[in-house]
Amino acid sequence: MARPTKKQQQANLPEIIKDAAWRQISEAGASSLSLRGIARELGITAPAIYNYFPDRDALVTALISDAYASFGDRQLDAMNSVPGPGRELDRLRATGLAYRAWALDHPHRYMLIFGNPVPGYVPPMQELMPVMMRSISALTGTIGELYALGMIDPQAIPLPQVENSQGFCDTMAKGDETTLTVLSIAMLIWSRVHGLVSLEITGKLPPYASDGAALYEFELDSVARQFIRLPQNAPDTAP
Amino acid sequence: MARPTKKQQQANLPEIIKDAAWRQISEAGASSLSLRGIARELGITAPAIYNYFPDRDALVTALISDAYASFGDRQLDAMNSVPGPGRELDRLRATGLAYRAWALDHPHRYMLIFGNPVPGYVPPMQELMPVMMRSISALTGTIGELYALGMIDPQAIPLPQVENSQGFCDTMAKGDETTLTVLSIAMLIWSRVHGLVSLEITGKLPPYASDGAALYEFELDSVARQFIRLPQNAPDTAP
DNA sequence: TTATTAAATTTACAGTGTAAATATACAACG
DNA sequence: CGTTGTATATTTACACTGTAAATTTAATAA
Repeated sequence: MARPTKKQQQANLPEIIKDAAWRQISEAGASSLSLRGIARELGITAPAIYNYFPDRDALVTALISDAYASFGDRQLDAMNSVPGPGRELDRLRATGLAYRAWALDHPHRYMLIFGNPVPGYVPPMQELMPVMMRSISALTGTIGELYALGMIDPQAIPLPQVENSQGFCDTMAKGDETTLTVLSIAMLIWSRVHGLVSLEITGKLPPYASDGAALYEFELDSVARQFIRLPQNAPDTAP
Repeated sequence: MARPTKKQQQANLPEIIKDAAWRQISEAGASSLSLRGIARELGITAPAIYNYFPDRDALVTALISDAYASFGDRQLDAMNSVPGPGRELDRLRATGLAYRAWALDHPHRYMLIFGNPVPGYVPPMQELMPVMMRSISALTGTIGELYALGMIDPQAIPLPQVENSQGFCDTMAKGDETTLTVLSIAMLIWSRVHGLVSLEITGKLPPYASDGAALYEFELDSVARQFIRLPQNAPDTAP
């Protein structure tokens, strides 16, 4: 008997498949994701999934895309939770706190995006670029605001070489030095929160096990101290 | 025919197996490491490997242990390359530069240690603890020297809760606040270099592709600026 | 020489992703 | 209504993985 009767033919099967995949990832880790396991859970045979995803990598890419969307939502929510002018610093801190909060809420999604957890899978950057750019737009946007207000400490920040950016910032930073500076600072900040959060999530920061929050907030303060200066209304009057 | 004649019975077969594993990892990535693949390369059947490693995880653990040793060697070499008193800051920077240099030389070993690349494998911390502690001893040692010289900026650094340290610092930091501070700073510094290096190695810092060095040295300077102060010989004379 | 041990073999099993051929339910058209 | 077409599943099959068990042989010790 091929193709059973439409007993309860769930309309949006791709979503159901992804849900099962997430459940499986949450329980057994992202690396032991199995098409057959998903099929088993859904009472379906494995090759049936191939009608919705050409291969396992396509499913993983769809999961990553969704994870980026979820991550980006939280980042933008955090940014929008501190609206209005004059509160740019609080806005930056809110996105910083939201970064760790989302990672702790969804450690497997975090590792799926920013880690290397799926064997032999290389993410198709070109396909993921839009949702990836959106997810960091909260950070780059807020940094951009601070820069426009003259609140970025004018250090000699190394700028990226645009010719090397493999389609990464073709749209957002073509030669514009301001944008490049903003992007550079965002990268430096990102690498710092990523360093701490990824170590915490993978349990490689043992002594702090239950109090990574204190260390993380210390790091956020340190980030602000490094890059931010208070706006100087009359910079020329200084000696 | 079982067990072929001792034609060229390489004495140290475990080492040869590990070499083949490294070669395979370098070519196809750590996630696609295969006992059968190793056996094929060595002209041997797969179960033969079980005489030297009880299972695949044991082989991975051995690889990780060796990687830690190699990493620790480079860290200690860097530390020892700037000997003598009065050069503690240069010593710190040397270990920092050696960190990235080793990671770029052995990206797969780096990801094997500090990443999550092998499906379903969880490292046996207890077994790896000694070689792991040794590998970070260059950093903690130098930080300790700077601390003893009063060159550590006395910030309110969050301390780890020893009761949470799952055997991590049982020997090195039992309640001693000085040691805990040093360990804390080492963790913060580690998370920063790890953040930058892991992003660079996994190609997630696209715009800087060929010039991660500049960004990294900027970060090292920033680290030093945050934690280090020049020694004050007469601190009480200040107003 | 004989017995023992160590190291490799063959065989087998359960699991994986995926390609190919096949069968059926459903929708549209004559 | 009957026929056809297509989407969606199934079954079957293949190559691959790690690993357990039994077996066979080379090297060593008694």
